[in-house]
Amino acid sequence: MPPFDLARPARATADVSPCGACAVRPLTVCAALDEDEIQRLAEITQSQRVAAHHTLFSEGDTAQNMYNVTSGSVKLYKLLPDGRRQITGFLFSGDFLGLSVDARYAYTAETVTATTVCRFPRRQMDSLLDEFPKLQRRLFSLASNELAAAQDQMLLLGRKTAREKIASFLLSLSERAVRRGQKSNPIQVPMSRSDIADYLGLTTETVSRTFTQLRTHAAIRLLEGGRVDICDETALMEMTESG
Amino acid sequence: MPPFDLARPARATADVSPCGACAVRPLTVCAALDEDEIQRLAEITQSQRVAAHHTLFSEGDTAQNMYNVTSGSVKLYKLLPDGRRQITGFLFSGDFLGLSVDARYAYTAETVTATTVCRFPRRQMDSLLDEFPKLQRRLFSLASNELAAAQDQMLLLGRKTAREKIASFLLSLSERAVRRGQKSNPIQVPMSRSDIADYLGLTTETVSRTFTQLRTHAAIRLLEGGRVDICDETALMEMTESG
DNA sequence: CGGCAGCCATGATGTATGTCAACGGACCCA
DNA sequence: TGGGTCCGTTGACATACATCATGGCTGCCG
Repeated sequence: MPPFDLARPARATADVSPCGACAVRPLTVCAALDEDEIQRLAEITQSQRVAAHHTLFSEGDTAQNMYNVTSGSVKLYKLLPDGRRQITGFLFSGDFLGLSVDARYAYTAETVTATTVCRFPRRQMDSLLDEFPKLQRRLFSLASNELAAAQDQMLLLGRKTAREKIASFLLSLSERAVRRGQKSNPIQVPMSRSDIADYLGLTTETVSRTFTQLRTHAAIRLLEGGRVDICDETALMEMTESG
Repeated sequence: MPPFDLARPARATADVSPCGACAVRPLTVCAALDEDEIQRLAEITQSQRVAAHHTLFSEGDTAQNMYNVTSGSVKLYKLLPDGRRQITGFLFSGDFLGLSVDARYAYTAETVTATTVCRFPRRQMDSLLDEFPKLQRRLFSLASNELAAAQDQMLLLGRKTAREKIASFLLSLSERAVRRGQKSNPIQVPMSRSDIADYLGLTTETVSRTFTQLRTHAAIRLLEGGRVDICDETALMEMTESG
């Protein structure tokens, strides 16, 4: 897999910092900061464009950067020695990644589609955290939210059936699209069946079969371009909650 | 389930605050603070004794307190409407709980054995966080660690076999005992088969069978008092990593 | 003391999901 | 144009684990 390209500086912004024009700012870690502080953050920020299916960093790498996704999508995963894979999360614009323990990443981050990220060097980020308690607080709050999401995912992985898993997955994609200000109904599902399987603890075949099953029951429609139309949200929600 | 008892104030400590004599301090959130700050924290802290199988708080409750376990053991879990349960973690002395999102607990916390906790009222804790950035930072670091543990658990739930799950579970209990300064070898396993099952995404029967299987293969011995002797740690570690 | 309840273990059987295999379509590129 | 690869789908079959059922053990309590 070839190394990703560094972005050239943004061209057509009238703002002193590219952050001024950032569409996803209210969603991200940056929402915590006022203009002066944003400026300081912008100084250590580098925007970066990454093609689909490229690795941002790997499990075990020394954690030199934190990232904010500004467009596109990213998956995070862990591997077992024999190659079995668990995807621990999908990230979209506005999402933050790069928290680490013992200065090493605990997972691999790989783009699903073409993606742009803001990159924050860890060392400089750390001093900003000392300087701006608001930023520290914001990061803490993001981590708490991620933790809650991880607990939901444990419930899903440990106790839900394949149908419930797929239904939960689709509804969660829909919810997150809304939070990003997109419409909820035909949702973009940019990841492959295999990625979905590794996220939900299933196989591609089971994912595929469950999709057709939902389609047969008229709960969803599979559109072109990897989009999914949720025809019967109520039915999906009922599937989420029990047998 | 009867309400738990409030503890009476600690009796036999010469220190101004009970925290001065706290055996688990270096393990906990308190390790971040110097003596003056500890004193401030001690002022808002209440020690509490809770019998086995009592609920500290329930999923959905407004999050009024944070806790530190000083002895005993606690389980955290989430429920599906039909009663299926996923235990998201076991806590032992030194562990912290009570992070929340939207001011509500995302899980239920219930004692496994008789337990003592330090209780911090959330409101007062929040102002201490503002006052002591070190504390804030410490809490952030704890949350990051928990997040990493949650990701490990997702890998376990989504991709490991029953044997690998049990092996990972036992080794992780052993590691944590060491971190608490206890010996690693005969480990205390205070939770029931049913709790273990709900933690690993299995049934009690499968947990039971897998234990006897490991016993038959001379990897472990089941001792009385809920203790488990790890006879062949290497074998367990190999089971953890692959088939 | 006797009976009840909870926990653990284990056997018999069922099933949701995994595995293996084949096929069609999209895309790429020589 | 043709062959290769990747992806998604579907079918036939296998299996790890769940489900159902039983019995032993312990502790509790009337």
